[in-house]
This record gives sequence, structure tokens and C-alpha cells, in this order.
Amino acid sequence: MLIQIDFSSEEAIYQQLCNQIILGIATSQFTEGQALPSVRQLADDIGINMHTVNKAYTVLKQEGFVKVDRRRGAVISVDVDRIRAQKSIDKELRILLAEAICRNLTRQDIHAMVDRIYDDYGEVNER
Amino acid sequence: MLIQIDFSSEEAIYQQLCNQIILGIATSQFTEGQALPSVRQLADDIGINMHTVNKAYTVLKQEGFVKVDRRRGAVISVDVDRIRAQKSIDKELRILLAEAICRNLTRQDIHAMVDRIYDDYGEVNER
DNA sequence: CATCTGTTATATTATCGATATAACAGATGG
DNA sequence: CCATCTGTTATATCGATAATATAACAGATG
Repeated sequence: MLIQIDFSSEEAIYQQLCNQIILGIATSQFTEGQALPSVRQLADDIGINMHTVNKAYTVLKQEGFVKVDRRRGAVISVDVDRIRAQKSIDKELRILLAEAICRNLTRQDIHAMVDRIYDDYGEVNER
Repeated sequence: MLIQIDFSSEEAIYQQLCNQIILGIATSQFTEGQALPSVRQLADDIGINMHTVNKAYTVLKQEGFVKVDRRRGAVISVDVDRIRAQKSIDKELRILLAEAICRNLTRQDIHAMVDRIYDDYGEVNER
């Protein structure tokens, strides 16, 4: 899977890495059990420091997206705790929807956006 | 409107301020034309530095939630640019929904959460 | 004219993101 | 057995950011 970093973004590099890998899992470009590139390998490919990749992997591990195997490195292993996930997503969604309401976006608008995104992500599967 | 700051949060204080005020606008606890507390007043109330509040107001101004009147201070004035808002929200939603999919939350789950939040925000209006 | 508004300038402290160099422990394959 | 790969840890440095503090300025109010 291609990983793209926007160096002019305000978003931290390690955070962009986390997001892209989560996106990759959601679109099945990374699958359960698959090994991620090694910290040194990925750092080299992107042209960043090893520790930046290591931080991303560490965060992904703590958030339950990968497990680390001494032999194979970081391996995709999604911890599915729906209750906990729902809480975390609800919290972020509340902030996002507050802004949406201020901008006069209706709940129908949001439903449409959600459907569109789910469709987009689903389509990546069928190639 | 009561403004609560979590000092143990990793989220910056000025960012929490922005979010709470946007939340206040979404729930009509702040209404168009209403003046926010002065930077010094609010800083005193919360027990933080004036410049932290000033930064929050500056960000809210740049994002089109308030305008500043020399006489009255920061006044709620929401700039409704639906196209721009849609883009910004879509981007954040894509990251959020990627995580949701990883955790096995269906689009129906998300629709339910969205409806719940819209209902919650709407109810504040009817008091 | 005292008092309120936001705004600006400067300085300091602490934290964080990213980089760099280096080393360690465990596993692998020739 | 040893070179090589894995993540991990330990320091150190540099720059940017968050928050604080003190101070001053310009415009409006009563």
C-alpha cells in the first residue's frame, strides 16, 4: 500500500502515518495478520527518521490496531472492542457535528456524507 | 453558558475553548449577535491567562464563528459557507469512519449515533 | 478621565515533534 | 557461529507550540 506524507501539513507525521494505516485497514489494503514494513524500511522509503515511524507503530499498538512480533515486526491485529470504540468515536463526532450544525448542514447532509464514505471504502475491496 | 476546561486533557486549552463555544452555538446557547465574555473576564472566570482566551477568539474569528467589534468585543457571527464546511467535515469524517470500520461499526451504527447527537443538540433548544 | 474592549510586543518556561547516534535483545538464515 | 534483520531503549539536540507574565497602545463608553 502506498503511504503518502504531506510535509507541509500541520498534522504531525506520525499522526498522518497512523491515519493512513487505519485507512488501509478499513479498505482491506492491510489485512489481519499482515506484517507492516519494518520501522527502518518504512522510514527509508518515506525519507523520515526511524523514531517517527516507531512512534506511529507504538500508538497503533496502544490503540489496538497492531501487535508486535519479535520475529515479524508490527503485524495487523485489530482489537474489536465496540463499546470502547463507540465512546471514542461519539466524542469526536459530537465536536464535528457541532461545527456542521453551525454551518447549516442538516442531519440528512451528514447521512449522505457517511453513506458516500462507506461506499468509497467498500469499493476498494472489490478490485 | 458554562464553560468547562479539563486541565488534565492533552487537548490544548485554547482548542477546548473553541470547541465549547462552537458547541454552544450549535445548541443555541450562544446566538447570532450575542457578545462573548471579554478575554480578560473569561480568563479570570476559568483561571487561565488572557492570551489563551485571546488565541481561542482569534481562531474562532479566522474560522468564521465570531466577528470582533471594538466596542462590544467578540460577537457571535457565523459565516455559512456550506461548500467549504462540507469539505472540511468530509476530511475529518473520513478518518473517523476508517476507525469505525476497523472496529466493526456499521453505517447503521453511525447513522444512529448521528441521529442521537442531532437529537441531543436539538433538545437544548426547547427549554 | 477612568474604564472597558481587543490587540500587539517581548520574554520565559515547559512540552512536543522530529532528527541523530548508539546500543541492546531476540530471531533468522546462510 | 555470525552477519543481519526485527522492535526497543537511551540520550541529545533543534525548532515549534502552548501557556504564562508584564506591559503598553488605540478605540469606545459613560
